[in-house]
Amino acid sequence: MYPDARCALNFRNPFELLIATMLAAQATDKSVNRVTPALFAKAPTPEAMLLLTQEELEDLIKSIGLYRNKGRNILAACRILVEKHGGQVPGYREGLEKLPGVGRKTANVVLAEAFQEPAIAVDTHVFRVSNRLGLAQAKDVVKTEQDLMNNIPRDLWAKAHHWLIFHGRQVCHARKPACGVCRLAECCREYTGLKRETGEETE
DNA sequence: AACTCGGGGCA
DNA sequence: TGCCCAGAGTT
Repeated sequence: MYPDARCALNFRNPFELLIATMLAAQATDKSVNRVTPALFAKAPTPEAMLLLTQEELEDLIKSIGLYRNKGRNILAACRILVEKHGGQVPGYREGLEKLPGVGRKTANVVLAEAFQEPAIAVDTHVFRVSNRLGLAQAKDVVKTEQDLMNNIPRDLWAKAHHWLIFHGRQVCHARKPACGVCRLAECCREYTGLKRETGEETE
């Protein structure tokens, strides 16, 4: 297990988790954590967020990239939270996925971490690594979610999820996986397959 | 399935 | 420089 195998985003409640996860799309957790303290100080609730103009919001988050989409989506999402959910973050999939800027992955993060619902969020790392290892069967993310939930004991979901992400980032890279230092190489479907093809030469 | 949004981190 | 970042929405 990697030393900091826990959620790398900083948050204190479901609302902060939702916003931080929305901001994290195609951005590093580090850059998100850099902007959230100031953001949540000004806008700790959906109601407070709506007091910001889109320009003010964009200014607070622009260092993470994709800030125009994210700013617009966050304000629209907060409007829905206030008007349809009493200012609370809904704890069910349909409510979450109807929020603009919230897709399958972000909804799963909130469901699992804020509401202890059975969900594993499959991002690019989890998808790639679990399919390479053979924990899932490379169809689509929903299939991968189900494979993971079937192949991993529930009390290990969170740890396994974080492990898959960190492993993907640090070892099992998309282009050049560091199979030489991977402790799972010998039982990795991709690695052993490659080894067969190249005639036992892989390092 | 492919494309767009997009500035910053890091080698 | 070039590649990548705990994706989502549209065409």
